[in-house]
Amino acid sequence: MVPLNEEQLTQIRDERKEQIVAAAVKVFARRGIVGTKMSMIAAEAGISHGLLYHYFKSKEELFTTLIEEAMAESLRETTNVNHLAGSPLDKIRAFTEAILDKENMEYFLLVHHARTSNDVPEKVKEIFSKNNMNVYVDLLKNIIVEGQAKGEIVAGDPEKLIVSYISVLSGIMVINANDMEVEGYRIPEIDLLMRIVQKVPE
Amino acid sequence: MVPLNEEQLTQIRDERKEQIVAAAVKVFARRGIVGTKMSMIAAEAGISHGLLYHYFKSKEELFTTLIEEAMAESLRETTNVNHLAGSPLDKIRAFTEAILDKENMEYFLLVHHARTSNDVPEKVKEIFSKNNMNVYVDLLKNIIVEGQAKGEIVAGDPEKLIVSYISVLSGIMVINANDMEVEGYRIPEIDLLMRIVQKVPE
Amino acid sequence: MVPLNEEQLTQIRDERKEQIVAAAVKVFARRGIVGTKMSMIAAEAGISHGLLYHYFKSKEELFTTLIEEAMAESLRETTNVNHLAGSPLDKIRAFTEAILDKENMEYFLLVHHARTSNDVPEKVKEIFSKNNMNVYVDLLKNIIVEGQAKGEIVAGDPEKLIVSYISVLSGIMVINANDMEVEGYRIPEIDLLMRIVQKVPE
Amino acid sequence: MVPLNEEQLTQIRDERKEQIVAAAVKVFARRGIVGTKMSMIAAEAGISHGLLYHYFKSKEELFTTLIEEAMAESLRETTNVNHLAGSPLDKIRAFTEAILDKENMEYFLLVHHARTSNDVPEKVKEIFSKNNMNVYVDLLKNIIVEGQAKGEIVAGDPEKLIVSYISVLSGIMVINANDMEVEGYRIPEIDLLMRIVQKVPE
DNA sequence: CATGAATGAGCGTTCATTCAT
DNA sequence: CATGAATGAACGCTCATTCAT
Repeated sequence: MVPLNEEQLTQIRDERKEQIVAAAVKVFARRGIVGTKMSMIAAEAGISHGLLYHYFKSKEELFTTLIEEAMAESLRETTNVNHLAGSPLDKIRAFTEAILDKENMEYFLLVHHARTSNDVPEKVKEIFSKNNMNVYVDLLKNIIVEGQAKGEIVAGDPEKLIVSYISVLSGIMVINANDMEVEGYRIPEIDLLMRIVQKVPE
Repeated sequence: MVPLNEEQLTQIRDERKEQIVAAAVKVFARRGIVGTKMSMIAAEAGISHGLLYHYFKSKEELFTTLIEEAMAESLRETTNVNHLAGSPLDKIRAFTEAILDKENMEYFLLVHHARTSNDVPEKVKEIFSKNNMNVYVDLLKNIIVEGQAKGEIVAGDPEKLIVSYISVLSGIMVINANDMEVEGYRIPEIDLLMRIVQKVPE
Repeated sequence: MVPLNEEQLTQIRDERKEQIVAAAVKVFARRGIVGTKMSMIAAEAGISHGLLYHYFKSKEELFTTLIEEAMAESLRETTNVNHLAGSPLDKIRAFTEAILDKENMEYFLLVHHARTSNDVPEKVKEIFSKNNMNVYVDLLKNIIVEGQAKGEIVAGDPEKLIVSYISVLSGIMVINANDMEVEGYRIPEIDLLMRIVQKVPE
Repeated sequence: MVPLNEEQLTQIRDERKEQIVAAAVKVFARRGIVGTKMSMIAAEAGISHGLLYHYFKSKEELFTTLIEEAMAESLRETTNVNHLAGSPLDKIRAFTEAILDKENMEYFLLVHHARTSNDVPEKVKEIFSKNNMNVYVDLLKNIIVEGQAKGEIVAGDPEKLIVSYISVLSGIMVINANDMEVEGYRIPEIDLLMRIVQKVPE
């Protein structure tokens, strides 16, 4: 006979919001911004479409939230690489493994759609124009330079090398990110990719 | 006002159709299936949207036509590689160069959308389920095997190697295929990519 | 935490109900039936929107209640005029003053919306079809007739005169009942309006 | 076998647009901005709702167009009064007659809704903030002043008098503007209203 | 062959109403 | 009695498709 207390409400809200976000990531990743209908997200989350609007005031806001979270998470992960133990090459390998984790696919597709689509919310465009690849380059440059000094990593402009490598990894993720049973592309083995940066001892 | 004869009409039809196809490729590549409006294609082709329906029965049919043409063209190009002169490594390099040609980006995006989207026409799904990567693998396997025999190309399962390499190249193309104004990914230099397959002389 | 007794509960109910009615009048008057959202009333009353439904079964019922109260009140006021002291013209003046009171604006707007809107509850339509202007006419006719006999009020069909005068006053109220910040209409001075009914001594 | 020529198209477009505007005025006047559904306008105009959007890009734009036309028309009519022949009092009477014309009711309701509703398009708010009553006052002031000089019109601040009179007339129109068969308000006879401004010879 | 007016299915979003707590 | 999470009908608007000219 008494309304739910603040704590319970907060818990319900957090759960629902998480539930929606998870559903939205899944659907947006697979179908893109335009291809995703709010009803699909609602269905995926197992709620009514009306309820979506209690938690996110629009499709735009929902997508923007997702991107913000994704960007933050990716930054966090990249930052982690620097704190790993081991040689520069070990770090690159760890970074590669972390990126190529299948768990990350939805994230990559999300960002790919956000970068690619013309129907992206204005706010997301801003995020990308401010928060470009440079952040990652800066985070990883030291590793490359150090690796080059040690003779573990091929010579050449470190920034070019990083961007190229990230491009390869991102491409791999995006290209493989669908569960089509159809025989298609494949995620290359890490050793194979590492050859791009790894210096071969003469 | 003499009525056009059969031949002239056919010519007009063919020209128009080509015009529409070119416009459609451009728009579909950039905006995906759902993101592309028939009116955009009409505008890009410089014709009325009504006219589109004289040449293509529906958006689905138009997209399907595009994919069929693209698949055929890609097969044609891949076949060409085998007829090139030079060492296996030279052929791989030529193949790489041919693929990374910016001219091909629209094609890669098109195929990416076709593979990725859930809103793809049934017929396109069939095309992909029949016409999978194996064709390319078969076309390029000989080159790899020969290269391995010559010690130019790294050891290992040739098919895995091919699929991985094509995945890398395709990923690169898809990931780079948008507005280059924004600082972002980059197409790696060919030498850098070739390291994936190239055997380093000991 | 002793449970409230019957009497206290009734009191709470009555207070709440009054609180809601006051809020509803305010919002409905300013925004009309369709323009008023239940959430606005709840916010204005400082309660949750869920609670509204403990006191009023629906938006329709709430609005209907408001109209019923307003009609009763207006009848009460009009009746009062007859009991005033003074000449017929004094009574008309008092009536005019009472009506043009700014306090009454919400009432007039409410009735205006109820009369005007097509989305009005069926029950309200009934109220208007039964309880029409005749009641007021009957209440005021004597005053007019008496005034005409005394030469204070212009000659002519008393009923026509009353309805016309009430129309003018009502129109004035409705037209002036919004944001006065904007330079716009104005409530005329009473003397000016009285000229409509007042006979000028020759 | 040939597309319609420019002239025919223009004619169709003009007819349709007129048809829509007429329907929209009717519905908006009767039901207000929020109460009017685009489907109602479409039904009233006898077209599909989709077609509305070929001619007006939104409900807002449609409403704004209506208001702009109404304001222009009202200004035109008011201006006309000054060019009439006759005494100042004749002019006022002509003005009164013109306003009280039943044809104008929809216009008055439209403006009333535009002035009253909180959901009015921003552009309409601007129109009202710029184009306030002063225009009309200025147009009619001379008539009043002249009439006062001639002893035809009561003494007093001419502007107050005009605004009051316009308020009365507008109120009358708004209050009477529904075809409810229910006995209700009535449009007063003109002589009765004219007494507000008319000076009685002593 | 070519045009654009016209239609209607479908999507994003709002809001009255219900109900578990 | 009181709260706010949850639902779904309904509305504004878009766009693929049709068809008269």
